[in-house]
Amino acid sequence: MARVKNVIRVTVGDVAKLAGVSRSAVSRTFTPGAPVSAGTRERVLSAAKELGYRPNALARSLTQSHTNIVAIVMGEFDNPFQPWMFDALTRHLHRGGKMPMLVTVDLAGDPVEPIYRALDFRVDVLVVAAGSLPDESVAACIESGVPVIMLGRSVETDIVDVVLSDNHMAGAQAATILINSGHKSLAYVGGSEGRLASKERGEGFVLALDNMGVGLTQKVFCGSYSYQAGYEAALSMLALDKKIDGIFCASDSLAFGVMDAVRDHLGLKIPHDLSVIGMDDVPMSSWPGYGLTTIRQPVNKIAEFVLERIDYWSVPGEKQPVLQRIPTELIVRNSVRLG
Amino acid sequence: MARVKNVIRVTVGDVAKLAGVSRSAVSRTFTPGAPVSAGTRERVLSAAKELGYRPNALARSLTQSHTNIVAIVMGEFDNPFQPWMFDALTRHLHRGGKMPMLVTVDLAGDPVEPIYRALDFRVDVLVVAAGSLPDESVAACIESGVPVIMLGRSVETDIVDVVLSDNHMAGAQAATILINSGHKSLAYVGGSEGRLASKERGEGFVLALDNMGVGLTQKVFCGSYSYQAGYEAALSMLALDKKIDGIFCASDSLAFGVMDAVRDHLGLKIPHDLSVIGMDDVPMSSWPGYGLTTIRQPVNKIAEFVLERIDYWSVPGEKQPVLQRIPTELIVRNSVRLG
DNA sequence: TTCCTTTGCGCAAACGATTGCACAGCGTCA
DNA sequence: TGACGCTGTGCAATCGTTTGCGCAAAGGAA
Repeated sequence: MARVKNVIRVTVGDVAKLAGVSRSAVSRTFTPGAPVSAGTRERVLSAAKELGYRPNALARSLTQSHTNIVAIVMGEFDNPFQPWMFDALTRHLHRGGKMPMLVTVDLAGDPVEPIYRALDFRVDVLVVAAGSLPDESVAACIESGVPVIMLGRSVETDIVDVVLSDNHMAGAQAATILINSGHKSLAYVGGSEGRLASKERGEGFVLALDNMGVGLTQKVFCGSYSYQAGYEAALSMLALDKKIDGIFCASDSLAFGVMDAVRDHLGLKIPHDLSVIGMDDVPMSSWPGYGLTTIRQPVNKIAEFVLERIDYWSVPGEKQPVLQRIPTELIVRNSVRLG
Repeated sequence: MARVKNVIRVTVGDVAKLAGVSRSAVSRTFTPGAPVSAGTRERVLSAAKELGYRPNALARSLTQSHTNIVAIVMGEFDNPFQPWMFDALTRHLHRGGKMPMLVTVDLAGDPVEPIYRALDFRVDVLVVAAGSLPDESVAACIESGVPVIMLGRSVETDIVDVVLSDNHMAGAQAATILINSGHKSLAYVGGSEGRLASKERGEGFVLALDNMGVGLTQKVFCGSYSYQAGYEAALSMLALDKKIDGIFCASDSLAFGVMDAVRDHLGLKIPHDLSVIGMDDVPMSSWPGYGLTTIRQPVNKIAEFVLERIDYWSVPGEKQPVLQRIPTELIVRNSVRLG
């Protein structure tokens, strides 16, 4: 059965005619705070309801200085943390009355074109999951002239907001629990050496160990946060040095890789022979198969803060970017031998 | 240092002035197929480049009958398959010149309001991840008057496109490999009984078994596709009947739950004592810790087809919705005992 | 009654594009 | 030379809103 959808779009004009008022009056009833008498407001509202009228957001955006569209710029979903963060973000945006428009940068494709295409829609803000993005894409965002909120990567300029987890704190939390539970020989598995998050987590870890008078036995950066990378890192580290009894990983997926390598390939018991700590607290960490003790990145707090900053940038005036660190939280499960 | 971003928006008018032509000429140079002489085109392009002009997509959408915005309507990310599918979808949309606008329906919040908010932007199409959505949300989409492409759930009306994996085929593929490799007592772990996908996968499985003269030992619907559900289902099934030697699960996450329950809690070996087959082929399936043999839902094929349908609906005329099944593919790993 | 202040409403001009229509220029053909 | 067709171009209307401004009506104060 062929069937054609045929929606006649109802406009301010239609509502105005039915309510017997001017288009301005209609517009004003839908603008909070605008002066309308109770009488007209009521007639307008009932006319609008009868016709099923809703203001055209495109037309509205044309006259106003904002669109309520927020672009989310991301790279590949190569880490389970990303969809997790992403989900929290979109939910908060909705709550704040914003519409998220998604820009996925394809590593194989043009790193800037999709960003320009989003800017064509006059998005209010660019929220940039900077960690997973090529430098060119990040640069394009910064130069766009639109407020930028950067997630998880610090950046050389001082004109954009940066929000990231308190990575030093995270490293310290991992060090503390490992030392307090009597571990002797510790290692760190980072992601990409060039990336701030991996670097800071390692620094925080080492610094805290130092303060407790312990040295770091081994450190490895594997270039990505992937499971595979963790798997391989664990094998090569333990081949080099068998007495390592605690490993802090810069992401949960690295940690999963480490755990599987150590259990399946080397036949060690976790946490009896070796303790593993991850970072992120993705849902999978709580699966009994892993039961990963980890440092949680508080995605909801981060998303909340992003929303605050969006509101901040949305009012005109002299503006001041911030760099905000969100405290992390130790989540204790079963991958660390206690006491 | 306070710093204000101050972007003067450049418009057709500015470009026209600089190039010494009318606004129409500028517009036409940016409209493929419109009549412009080589000379003016060149002058316009160079003026545009000098000013950094790009057409305002909002203004353009106002006059045209389409916006190039595609809404993606989703529920919770409660299944790792969803971000996976979602990622493929957005990439294909970008390739097709569409911008994805994300609508996440919060189970705790209003099931329709976010959808209306997206419609306010006059999105061209609603792509609906129907499986994870409340019925009211789905209904609102269907009644919106905008073309709808429904993913993974069939629906009572015949005015929307439906695209789903060939679930019967998937069930048959699972049955075939299990029987051919000599399994005797088989069980099926479904998600939500009311949901088409779970139902069909089970039917396909049972039907294929029937054809091979084998009966189904047990069947369970756990109400969701989650890891937890799989974990519990496995325990209760095996408590009831210890000789089950093959389980087909309606999703990979169910399968992970089953595997962990069976290995960690019951101490069985996979695939030696019990074979497990999943469905989806999420990236995690290939992790050595699981090595799950599974039925792949071809997300790229699905996304490709969605894009085709979007293009189909975008040209005006008498339209015919379709129901399309995408063939699935058996991915052999190590969770099924062969031969 | 007169004057002044509110309050609410409508007119018309934006916002930044696209596009139907008319027309100028120019070459071609009879 | 005149008629005809083709190309390109510009004018002006249009898309669906918002909003500054002027003004009428109403109400209060003197």
